[in-house]
Amino acid sequence: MNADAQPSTDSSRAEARRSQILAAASDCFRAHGFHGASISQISKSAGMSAGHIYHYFENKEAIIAAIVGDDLDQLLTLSASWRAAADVLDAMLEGIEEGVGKKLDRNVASLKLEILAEASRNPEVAKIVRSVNQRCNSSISETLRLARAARGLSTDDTTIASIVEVMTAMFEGLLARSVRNPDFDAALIAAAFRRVVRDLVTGPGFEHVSRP
Amino acid sequence: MNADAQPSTDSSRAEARRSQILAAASDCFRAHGFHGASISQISKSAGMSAGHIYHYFENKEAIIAAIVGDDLDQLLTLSASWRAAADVLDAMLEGIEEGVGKKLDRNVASLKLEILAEASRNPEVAKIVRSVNQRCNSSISETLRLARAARGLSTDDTTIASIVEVMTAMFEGLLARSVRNPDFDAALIAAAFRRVVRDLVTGPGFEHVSRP
DNA sequence: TAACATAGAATGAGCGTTCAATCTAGAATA
DNA sequence: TATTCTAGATTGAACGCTCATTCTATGTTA
Repeated sequence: MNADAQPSTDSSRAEARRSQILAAASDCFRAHGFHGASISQISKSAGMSAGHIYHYFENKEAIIAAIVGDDLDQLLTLSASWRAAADVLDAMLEGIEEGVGKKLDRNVASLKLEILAEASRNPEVAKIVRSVNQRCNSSISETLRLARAARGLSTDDTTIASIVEVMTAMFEGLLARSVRNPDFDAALIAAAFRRVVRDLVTGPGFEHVSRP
Repeated sequence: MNADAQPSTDSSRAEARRSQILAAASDCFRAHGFHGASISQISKSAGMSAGHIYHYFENKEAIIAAIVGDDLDQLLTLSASWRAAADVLDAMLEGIEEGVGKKLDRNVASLKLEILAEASRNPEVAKIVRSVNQRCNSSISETLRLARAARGLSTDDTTIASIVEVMTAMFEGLLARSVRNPDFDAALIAAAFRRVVRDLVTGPGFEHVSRP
């Protein structure tokens, strides 16, 4: 089918098969969960024999790890793009609509929830999740620091970390909302989120935490 | 072991066995997930034979349904207690510390995440989750309406629903944070949450949603 | 005795994984 | 060009095990 002069790298064909398996596994995991989906199901969905999957992945756990890593990596590109914008806050506010829609998407949410549930009991998966989260958090922190510095607001670590934590909690909470209240208008949520994010980014810091 | 004069109702002994099974199942599901935990494990943890479990539950699915219902029911008591308070907003703000701590508790979070993941693919579980969510949402809505009415603020449905959705998203997002960033200081999160909740409850409404 | 509680073995299906056997297609050789 | 060689791709059966569930037999109690 492909008449390349050179058969390209060793991995060309193998890479295709590998991502073919990952795509099929992703579908199956979404539909039945990591433990509910079987290698046999995945192999059928990928159009190959069950045994052949073991030429590309050591075991089922390795497939899970690959999918978890791939899924979380997507987050990293997002905040990096904000930082490149002329006005950081504007870029963030404009990204909210898309961010809300994505987290509320049933297919997206279902796999992300499965990853979180698995991470809460599988140390290997937890390690991946936390490592990606760290890189993601420092990227968002840097973005936020820029936005506040441009407005002459405090940028101490406690303030920045607190704001980041609240904002990420808000967005990740939408995963739960997509299950609990799937018909709620995404535009309404986005509007409310915009106000909260704006207030957080342009509001006072959290240097002096005191019990009320 | 128990020398009651009357064996009490038919369910007395049976009820004890039932909750014995549910407690054991809850532990196992927390540790291995709904599909990762086996009836054999649950029976060992409950101190009875595997077959005997089927005298109290039709099948594994029924155990899952019972646990999901029990877990979610706890939410309902919370907002009802707020409403009884002298000042609703103060009661809510005071409840934040506890609410944050609870959602960040690894054991609690792990089961709740499992429930959400299961609900996103199991229609029976989804039905339970949504029904409890509806009752919970209207309870919080009523509480919020009181708080805003007492301050002469708008209480239209769109405003109330938007605020409720954002607040619940924040709190449920903590489930994800407990996995991603488990060591973050809960007091800092609570402080930030207090400000956001106060601003939302006492701020302008969302009657006129418009794109920026 | 009658009714329920309980244990434990039995069942058949499905699991993740392994492995020997085949297929395929290009390189090497003649 | 025709033939052989070879190494990777691929299959499908088989393995040992565990699963959820059912069945039968025995205790226990009232």
